[in-house]
Amino acid sequence: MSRYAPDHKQATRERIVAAAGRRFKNSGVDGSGIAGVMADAGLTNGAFYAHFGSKDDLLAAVVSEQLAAQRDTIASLPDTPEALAGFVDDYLSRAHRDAPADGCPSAALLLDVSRAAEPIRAAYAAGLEAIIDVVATRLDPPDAAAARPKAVGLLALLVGALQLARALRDEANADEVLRAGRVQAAVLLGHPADTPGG
Amino acid sequence: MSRYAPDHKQATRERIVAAAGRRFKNSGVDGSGIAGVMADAGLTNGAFYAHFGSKDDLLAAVVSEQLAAQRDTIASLPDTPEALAGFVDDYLSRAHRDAPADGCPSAALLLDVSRAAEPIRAAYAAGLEAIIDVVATRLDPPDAAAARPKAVGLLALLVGALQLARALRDEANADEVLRAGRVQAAVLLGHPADTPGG
DNA sequence: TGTACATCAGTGAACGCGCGTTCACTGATGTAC
DNA sequence: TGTACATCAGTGAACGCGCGTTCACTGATGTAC
Repeated sequence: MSRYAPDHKQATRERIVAAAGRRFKNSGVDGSGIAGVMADAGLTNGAFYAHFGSKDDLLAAVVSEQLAAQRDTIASLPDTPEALAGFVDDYLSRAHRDAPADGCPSAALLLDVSRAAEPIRAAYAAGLEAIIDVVATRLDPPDAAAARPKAVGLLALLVGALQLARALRDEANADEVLRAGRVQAAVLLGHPADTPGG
Repeated sequence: MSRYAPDHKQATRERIVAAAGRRFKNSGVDGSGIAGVMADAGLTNGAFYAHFGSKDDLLAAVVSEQLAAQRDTIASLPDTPEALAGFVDDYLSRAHRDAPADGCPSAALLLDVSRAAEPIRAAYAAGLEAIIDVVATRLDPPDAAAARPKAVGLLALLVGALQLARALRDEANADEVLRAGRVQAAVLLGHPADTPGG
């Protein structure tokens, strides 16, 4: 027996992964140092290697965990077309645009993942596959045959539009991109475009 | 008079920008060193600061130049719906997926730009605006009113699909993403989806 | 015509800095006997 | 009950390395007079 609660180490690891997720999505993987992540988790840099073998290991954990959480979020939506449309509106909202640290891991980490080592890419591929599945099953039943390509197309549109909106510093331009993305997504989902202002 | 041709320095600068564009798109801005870029341009690291004030200045030049070149490429297409569809097929091709160094700057640099200093973001915003314009004017005339949002939605879809395809190491998955992107783009352009294999 | 100097693109070593990683140590708690 | 030892999460200084940037210098060419 140790002086620590049985789940103490696991809980610390979770704090590190959560802190890293925020930093990586905000500043990029190369722009985030181990020491900063550990400070956010309330620890010092040296403790890192009691939890992870390397920064790459941490990135793999971040990718797996964040994509799984996103999958669970989508899976917990009511199984209606309206719920999926609501998800799209939240995704392409100003709030999401302005808070990458708390947002979609694909939108914030996709290029870092592309350039990363194989285990990280494998973790991403597995996580994305699960998200494609859960989105595809939520599309209109009549579209069952085309559900998968539709889900992939929708995700590509969402990720691209959010990244473009984030790259444009001018609020009017960024809003235009979010709005255009919502309109196209609505077309893709087979709904008449109803486009709220923000 | 100097011993150099009048355009010598300008030509050297262009070589540096071209080399940086390839490195930045391949390895990311943080993953590319000045010394490597200069070596690609046939020079040593010290000469860099005779051409640019900082790495950020170089990035701004890369962004401006690459987006302008992309705009010119699109502008030089015949003004027909078929030509735009052909551009989409080239964009979402295996060749483009597998050669980021020679490809779309938005797909490869968007997240670096988002996190970069204001002058770089401004250069990107101006370059993207020009591309949106030239794409919008090439959409079907009947859609004139909705041309701009359509152009923005198309670009978001292209960028997102290409990035996703690049992040998936499995060839079958990556191909699926490219195919889904082409189908959705065809729907967006108002053409029946004709989907070649690759 | 000859000599001293100006120009200027480029060289290559050096700088300080931040990073990922290592490691000897700490301190609180438990176990052996 | 008391003493020596084991465990283990965490500390914080140190390491080597690569980076962006600086700078004294080179060498080929032109100009001054």
